[in-house]
Amino acid sequence: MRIGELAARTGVSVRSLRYYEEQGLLTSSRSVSGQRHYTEAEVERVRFIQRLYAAGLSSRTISDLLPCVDTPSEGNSDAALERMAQERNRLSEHIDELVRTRDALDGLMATARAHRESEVLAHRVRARRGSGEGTSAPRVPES
Amino acid sequence: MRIGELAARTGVSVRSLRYYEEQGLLTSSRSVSGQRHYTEAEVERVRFIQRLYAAGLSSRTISDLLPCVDTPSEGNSDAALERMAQERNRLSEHIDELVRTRDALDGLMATARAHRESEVLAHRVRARRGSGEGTSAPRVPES
DNA sequence: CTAAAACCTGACATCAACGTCAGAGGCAAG
DNA sequence: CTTGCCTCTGACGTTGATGTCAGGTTTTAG
Repeated sequence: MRIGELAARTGVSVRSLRYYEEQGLLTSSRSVSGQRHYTEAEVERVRFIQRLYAAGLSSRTISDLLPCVDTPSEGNSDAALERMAQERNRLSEHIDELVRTRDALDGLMATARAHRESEVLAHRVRARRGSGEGTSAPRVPES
Repeated sequence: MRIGELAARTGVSVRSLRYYEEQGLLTSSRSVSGQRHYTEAEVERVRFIQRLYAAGLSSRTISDLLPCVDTPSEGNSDAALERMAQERNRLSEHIDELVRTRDALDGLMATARAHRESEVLAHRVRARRGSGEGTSAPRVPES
């Protein structure tokens, strides 16, 4: 397939695909007229690249690791394996931090809800003193 | 405290602190001569801002949410609560994606290790045919 | 054949979160 | 008062991934 189709199928812009090639993350066979052609395998590869980007890896780091993906031979696998382990740990730490931040957000939301509830109750008290019920349980969805 | 101390205690550069104020994420009382002064509370606030940044939120988004942190009143809490829930979900999806990426990295590492092991075994076979044992089980640590 | 659509290279633009520098003023200690 | 350190504003530089545009070639549809 040509670059437009790859872009459409991966959701990545044509510009980015060319940039990936420029950075050595992606290769293409060229037709005689110089147009890039890709195989099905490149679809998955581009998606993986995107996920590594989303994981916070730089293109430099990705290009360090991707050869290891292509040809898991002994030449690269020794040094690159350590590099991968290192990046994996960074990623793991990052995940932990994000989870803690999510927990903090949950805490804030709970506080905000509590404030809202208390105000709603105050309104109701002002409206009619001592209402029996009529309001369904204040469903506070969990994590 | 003045800005230098806040920077030292949070590990954030002086430049960044001024930038935060410029973006409306942080406020300071000014001395007559115009110097910024902060209280202890700002230390925690800066750390929280950092974590939101690390969670991938933009300064714009953070400034949308932080008022809700400051004054959890009904004025902001209604719209901002939805915003927070939305960001929380984005964060959650992001975390899931990172976990999947980490799993993918684990898979790659396992593959690389397998290749290395097989080569090591090949070497040993070439060295002496039919060794009984002596190699402990090829420990492939799990996620 | 011809026009539209897709592609090429190369270059400059953008955006966010900073770094860095210049020039000027504030503040405590000697 | 001077020396040294901290702070101020304002402006320009940086980096990485990408947008965008120009000017030209190739492919495709009619």
